Amino acid sequence: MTLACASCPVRDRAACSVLSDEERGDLARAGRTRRLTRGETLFASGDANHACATLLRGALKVCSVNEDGTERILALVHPAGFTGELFSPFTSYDVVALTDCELCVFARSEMTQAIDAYPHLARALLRRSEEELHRSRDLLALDPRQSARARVAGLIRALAEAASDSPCHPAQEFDLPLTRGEMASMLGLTIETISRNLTRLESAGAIRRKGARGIELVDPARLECVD
Amino acid sequence: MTLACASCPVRDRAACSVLSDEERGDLARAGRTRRLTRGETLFASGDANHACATLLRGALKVCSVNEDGTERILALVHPAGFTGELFSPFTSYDVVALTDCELCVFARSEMTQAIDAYPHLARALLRRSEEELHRSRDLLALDPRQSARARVAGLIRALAEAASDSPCHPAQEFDLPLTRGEMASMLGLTIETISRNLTRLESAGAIRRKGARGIELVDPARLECVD
DNA sequence: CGAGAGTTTGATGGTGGTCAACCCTGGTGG
DNA sequence: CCACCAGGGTTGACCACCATCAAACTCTCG
Repeated sequence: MTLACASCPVRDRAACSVLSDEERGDLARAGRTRRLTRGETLFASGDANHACATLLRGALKVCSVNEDGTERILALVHPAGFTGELFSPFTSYDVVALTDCELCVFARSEMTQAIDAYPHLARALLRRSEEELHRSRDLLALDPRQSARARVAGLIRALAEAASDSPCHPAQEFDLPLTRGEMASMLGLTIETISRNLTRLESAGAIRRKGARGIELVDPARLECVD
Repeated sequence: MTLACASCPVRDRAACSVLSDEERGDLARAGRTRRLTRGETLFASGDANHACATLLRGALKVCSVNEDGTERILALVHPAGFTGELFSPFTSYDVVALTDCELCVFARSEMTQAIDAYPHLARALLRRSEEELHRSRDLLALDPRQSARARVAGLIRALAEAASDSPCHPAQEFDLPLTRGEMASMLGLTIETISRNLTRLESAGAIRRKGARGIELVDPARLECVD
């Protein structure tokens, strides 16, 4: 299916928003939309790297699988986010749909050509890459020496911000895009520890749980300064 | 001091190596070399962000300081590496010299202009940024659920590779650029745990210590598969 | 209604943090 | 020349925290 930029939900936030309408049209002819259902794999680690994509709706996880078979989530991709490696010949990570997703997929060669043709696109991607690096480092800064409680609180905050439409204020009530196991995999903890600490945060009055996925921020300040 | 690209030790590995001689000359007129001694700060978190730099000699650490005052090292910069954020108005991290260093410093505005003027420079920086992201994710993948021993071993391997001139083979004997405290801060462990695990790796026959800083890889295979 | 996945809660043990003592090296000054 | 000191490193004893194992509970979907 060809792209319909006119009706694109992220047309003014995605990397391609820096392009003029004609330029965007050229790029659009090279891309295809694709839908994924929860659990489907977009890129598999080790495969030849032909493609990259902008996410329109849904959420993706970027993860690596250790020798011992345990998965570690390295990053999440939210709508308007870009995923894919432009330079390495093989993909390094698995990229999997956390929810049903809709994306714009481009062949890598087309994207690299577009970069050369449109310098502002290169600049936009560089900016995104820098932001991505930033997020990845923030995740690193969620130090294992901190208590598990503090790290779970930090993740809740990050997810609340990602769930919100406005970039600076967190959503006050939202659904976790991740299972307990996936949260555990992001923080390097176990499912049980995640679960216990969510109940502790709830009984401390910081959050309220609505079923397994729903979260309401009751006292965001208490999320900031735990232990 | 103005740049002397002709005698630059990283002239064919740094980001600017993609430029022609004339282009490089233009950029060089905008840059200055700078020397740092061990412990000196290049960028301080929170400062206005005016500059970026390519490292010629030495090693830098990129780190954030938690509320509680503990420092977490997020990345290392080795010769030919690039450091600095091109897009955010304030610097997010501290960048500090681990050893005496020599760098090429550019004003951020000059670098962003150069990016627009030379698309292949943008591309080179994008590539670097992607690699940086990769390294940062590799550090994330050094999962806290892994044993401390495995993580120390992983760090030794990474440092051995960084210490080597050839990109793929690790140096067989090298000096750690980091103190025990700094290693602890990279892995989210304590000084004592680092120390204990180095002695364990030594008595297991994987490495040999030469003074506090020297490391010889005796049996690299044993570094790969610990626990 | 039953099956299965995901989640919560409990009991127990190991790993690594904490605190403390000691060692080693290099530098300074009497 | 030696005494002293400071910073970094090593080693030991103890204990909290989180992983592990296990069991019950709650959904959703067939």
